[in-house]
Amino acid sequence: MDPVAIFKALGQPQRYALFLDLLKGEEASCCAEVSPGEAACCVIDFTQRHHLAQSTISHHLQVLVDAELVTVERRGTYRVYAVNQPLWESFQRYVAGLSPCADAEHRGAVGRVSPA
Amino acid sequence: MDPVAIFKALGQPQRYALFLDLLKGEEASCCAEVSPGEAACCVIDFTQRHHLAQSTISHHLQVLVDAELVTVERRGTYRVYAVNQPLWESFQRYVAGLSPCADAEHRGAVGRVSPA
DNA sequence: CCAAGTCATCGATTCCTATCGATATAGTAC
DNA sequence: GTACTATATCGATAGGAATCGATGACTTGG
Repeated sequence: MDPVAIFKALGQPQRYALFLDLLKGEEASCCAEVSPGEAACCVIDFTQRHHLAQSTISHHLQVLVDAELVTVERRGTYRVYAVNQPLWESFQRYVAGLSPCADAEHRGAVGRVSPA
Repeated sequence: MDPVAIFKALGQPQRYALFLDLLKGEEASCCAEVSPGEAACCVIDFTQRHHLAQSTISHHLQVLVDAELVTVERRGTYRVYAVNQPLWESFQRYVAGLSPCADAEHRGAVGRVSPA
């Protein structure tokens, strides 16, 4: 996991919107290969929901895939994108662990108030 | 809090290194105005620890300040930079809350396995 | 094999950003 | 006020990135 690559991938409004779209999975995909409860989308879904050219969507998705935030899978003529849950959860834990004292979690508190 | 701005600010290796440097606060500042246990730095500290021009350091710090990740404070002729702990913790909670089901935390679990 | 649909890739353009050196600004000390 | 130090700002440059239209690659269905 490369935190900087993940931060960078999410640090672009359109791309972040794509990621949230994928993460929430609230809208159904146009792709019949995607089951209704599945938080997954194909490229066409994004081009319809976001005002971007298909090539731009493709590009942003590639960046998310390169950061390993998102996975791709072929299903017939579609490509189905979905959030890489394990990596995303790792990242969440990583961010949660970024505290002033690296090992704060072992000691249960911050410990960095004034020494007095 | 603007999550995208925060992601973007941290999505640059040098800037992320500055932020971690500041967050960890393991090295002492050259600035006498900064007390030893304080996780704070002045610009000179960064120029000595990272191989970047002073103007570049200044620029990166400004980006971090603009994202509200970092605070500045004048102390004599120095400017003392420190992590904006409240905002950082908000951000940590925000990331932790970014789950497939927006209200997953209310229900204590994911709930998005196969419906079967 | 051909047609249609989905998507990645290419090439071009425009804008953004990281970086530097040089300069300006603002405190402190004398 | 002058000199010094610390830092922001300016101007320039080079590289990166976002976006688009066009094209090519791949899959499925006739």
